[in-house]
Amino acid sequence: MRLSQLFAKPSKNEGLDYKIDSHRLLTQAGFIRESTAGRYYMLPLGIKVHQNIEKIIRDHMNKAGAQELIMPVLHPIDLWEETNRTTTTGFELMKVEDRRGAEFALGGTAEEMAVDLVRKFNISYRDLPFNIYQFSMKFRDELRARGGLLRVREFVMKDAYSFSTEEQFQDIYEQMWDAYINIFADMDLKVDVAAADNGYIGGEYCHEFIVESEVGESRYLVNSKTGEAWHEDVAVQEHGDKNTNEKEAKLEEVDAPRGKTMEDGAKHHNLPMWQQIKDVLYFDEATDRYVLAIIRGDLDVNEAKLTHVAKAWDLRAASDEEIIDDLNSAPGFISPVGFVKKGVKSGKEAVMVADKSLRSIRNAYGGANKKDKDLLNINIDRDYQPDIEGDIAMAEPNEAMIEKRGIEVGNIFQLGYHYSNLMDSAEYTSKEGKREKYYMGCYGIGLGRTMAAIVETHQDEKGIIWPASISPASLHIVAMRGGEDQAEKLYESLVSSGVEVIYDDRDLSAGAKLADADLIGVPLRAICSEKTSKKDVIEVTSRSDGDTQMLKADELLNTLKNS
RNA sequence: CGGGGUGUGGCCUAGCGGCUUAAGGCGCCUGCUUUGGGAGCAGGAGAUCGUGAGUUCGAGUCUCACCACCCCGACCA
Repeated sequence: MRLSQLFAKPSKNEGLDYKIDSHRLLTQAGFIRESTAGRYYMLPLGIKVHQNIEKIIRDHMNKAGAQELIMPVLHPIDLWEETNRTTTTGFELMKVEDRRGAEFALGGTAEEMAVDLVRKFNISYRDLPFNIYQFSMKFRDELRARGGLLRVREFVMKDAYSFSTEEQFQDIYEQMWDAYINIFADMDLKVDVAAADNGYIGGEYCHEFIVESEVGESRYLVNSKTGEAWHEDVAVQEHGDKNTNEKEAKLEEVDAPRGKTMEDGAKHHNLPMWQQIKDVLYFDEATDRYVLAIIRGDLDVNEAKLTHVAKAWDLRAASDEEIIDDLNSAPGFISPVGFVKKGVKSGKEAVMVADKSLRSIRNAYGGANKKDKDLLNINIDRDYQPDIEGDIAMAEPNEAMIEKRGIEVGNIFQLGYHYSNLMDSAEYTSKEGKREKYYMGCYGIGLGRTMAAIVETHQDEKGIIWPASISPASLHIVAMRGGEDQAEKLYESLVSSGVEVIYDDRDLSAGAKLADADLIGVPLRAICSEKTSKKDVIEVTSRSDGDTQMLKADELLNTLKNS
């Protein structure tokens, strides 16, 4: 590829105000260009990288016995209605209509399509297990696109769906786990594998493959000894006993002219934060009821955990009006003691969910459902009885657990019978001739996000440093004054040998060409100058460590072919 | 969806009611010159100032609405 002819050349003054390195570097170097928020053009240099990522994934998927196919991008809306996902998806489903008025969802993930395809065939136990996958554009009407390729509204995903018996499933899950480890290793990405929450996808367990990065959106905890990791939404922790040896004292209401925060409460009573009860009030739009979450004052509520424990779907914070008018309470002074069972105006149900940490304290204090009134010596069971008790606490780092942030580049889900239960005829014929539901899993990798994660972890102040396996080229040739003929010859011979080469044949200053080479980030750079031309050698420099050696043309070819 | 911010040639910025022809830098084009870290000189093309209303004798500049984008929160590959 001659840079003089390349469409979408590097330009250092594009994207200067982008906050995320990968967003800025990929834009400056001419790999991507934004269309509108969250939608990107993948430019000629970018698509090379994208294709290399795709190839690595495909190789490992095929090696693991998965079979590639491609599904329609428009999904008949009835399929999504069959599984109730028109309303419960975490991402906003995008819909389109054809001229006959038939409704389609723009595919954001394809579990229903995979099941619908499989049930069109007459499957028996002899066909199981199998795993089908595709690379295709996914559409998600994200509330907020962010950070270049990190969070977009359209992206290519490798999505795989496995069909098996329950007994066969564990092997497939492990096989995909291993394949993912190899895929990311081939891209020189270090990943943590964290147990995570299945969310709207369904099923009972899943694992996220996360590249540690400050700009990532996943918060997770890693056991420093075993390396085992948990996404914050599923991390379970013991929060220790505080004062359960104390005797239960008499419940007492006191005047408490204070602010509305937890800090105000602790300061006013001069008592430790952990002895306070934290009350967070939600409303679940899906089940149309209030959910009062209560927890020990030094801990925070994790909404994903609360969603599970309360069997809710769509939690939002309750408004001050709802707290005052419907629940007879006061913002900042909500209390489980005497908390209403239903809204006094709306009649809507109100459930109380208590974190297990409340069992670790005695004689707690907190609001009294009245402005500027607090209760002292609140005790669970005696003074309030939660409807549900469980783990709804946000995990915190401690001696054993390190907190990390990262970019979720892939995940593997156990789906179990979730879809085969919801969808008709999601069955195979067993050895005994009976119709049985199949057991499923699904496995996704976002290619653009992976590309961004690589740039986040492979760069310096001058630009990108691509791992050789996914670099847009093996070599970047820079022709200096007096080296043009040598560069031409080298370029032609490498191209005819099938080597991917970027050749900077532009009429620019040496500095400009070198700076662009650093920005683009090809792992090896060759310089042809008057000096090298005379000696009939080529100056080859490593982008990562700057090591330089003088090589004959055929030595260089060998180096490239062996790398 | 809530909060904050920004919209002026491809990019960055100036202009903030009347200096009239919207200015400058980067980039782009032409010519000369130059080639080991983003060169120089000369010339040139390119904007009805996000959109639409309104105020005014007069709007890039003031008001309102809308739109787009960026940043912060709740979701995910």
